[in-house]
Amino acid sequence: MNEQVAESKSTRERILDAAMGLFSAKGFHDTKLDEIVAQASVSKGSIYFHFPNKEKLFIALVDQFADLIERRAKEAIARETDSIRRVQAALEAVLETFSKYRRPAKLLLVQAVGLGAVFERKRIEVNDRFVLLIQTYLDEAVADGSISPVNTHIASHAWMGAIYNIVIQWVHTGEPAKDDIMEALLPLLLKSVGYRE
Amino acid sequence: MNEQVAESKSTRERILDAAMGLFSAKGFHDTKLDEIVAQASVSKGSIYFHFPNKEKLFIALVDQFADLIERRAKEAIARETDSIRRVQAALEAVLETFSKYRRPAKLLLVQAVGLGAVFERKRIEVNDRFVLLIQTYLDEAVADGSISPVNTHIASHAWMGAIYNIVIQWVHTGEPAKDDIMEALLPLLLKSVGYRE
DNA sequence: ATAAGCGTACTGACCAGTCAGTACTGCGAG
DNA sequence: CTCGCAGTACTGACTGGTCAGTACGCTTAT
Repeated sequence: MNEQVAESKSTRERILDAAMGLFSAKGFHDTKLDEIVAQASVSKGSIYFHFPNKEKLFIALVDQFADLIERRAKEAIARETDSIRRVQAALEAVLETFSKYRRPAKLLLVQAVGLGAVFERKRIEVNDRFVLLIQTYLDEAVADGSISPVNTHIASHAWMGAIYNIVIQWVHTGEPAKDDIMEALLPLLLKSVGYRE
Repeated sequence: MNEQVAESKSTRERILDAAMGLFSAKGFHDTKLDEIVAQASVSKGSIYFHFPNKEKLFIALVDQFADLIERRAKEAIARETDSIRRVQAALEAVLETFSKYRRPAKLLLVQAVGLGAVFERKRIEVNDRFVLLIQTYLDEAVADGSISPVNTHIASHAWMGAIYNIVIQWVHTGEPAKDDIMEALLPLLLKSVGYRE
């Protein structure tokens, strides 16, 4: 059994929490390891005990959140059977998760961009995971005739971009409110592939 | 009059060219000033004569390209009178310009993100300029009834995001081809606001 | 002369990563 | 039971390479 019963979080978690807060607010380069040390109340050596280097610590946070979103999307899809409703459910789940976790959203969509080749690959990998998920069910919807035949590859990339940009905007300003996003963005995306409700 | 008649480009331009090549390929932090020095065949002192620091050099490139895109979009709009055709023309112009200038596109859409507060503001400012441009003519189109009444604020942000993500994808992989983008993306965006051609 | 334009050698702050050492826990042998 | 040993988690002072920015000097044109 795992110990530290009434204790606070494990060292590893405290590091991840502090790193999430700082990375998402100030970005990778502007966050110094010593700041994470101070924020997490751990020692520098401790960070290097749990993570091989600063880069991998950052990537661990990205992966953690990307996994969460994908899980939520797949759960939502599993609850539906109709192809177009699956697409809709996946979109809702993704938006829901982004809006529920503002800091991780900023980390993934803003701070993980433009950091050089290694991070680039990771960012593209994550993006492609979501795009492929959407495209699969868009293709299904085209096949069963619920939407018009469109270039689903471009459509799914466009959708993710649309979602990203709205969420980025929201992450920065708090506007538009989550409900407005849902109400306006979902119909917009569905209409873009010729779906009439 | 400016000299160096049959000579190659001015020092300032050589610096900007080299910086564009390196920044767009490797990002801000991974590009060393000494690399720009070597690439441009100028001296470090020369760079600091023309630009106050590395940051401002980068920003100069961003501004230069953002200005170009906005100019092209406004020219395209001026050529049309019908509101929906203006929107369409602006979109085409933006896509056209991105696809014509691949390196600047990567600089603006990838490398200028996640660099901390100063760059963040610049990136948002540029994004908002385009969004506002689109929104103005979307509002016009709604007003004269050529498209259905939608949340044009969210629509224009979504559009820019869609364009960004497709262009980013293209910048990295070269796919999809420019023509495919035009053919698939433009109708998709127009359909999203309820426009029937 | 004098200043704009450019070159070169240098500086020093910064910070990711290291490493020798501490504290504590569990375990098998005598 | 207890002593030696080993493994795990953690500490924090220190280092060394890196690189943006600077000092200063030499040209050439006016």
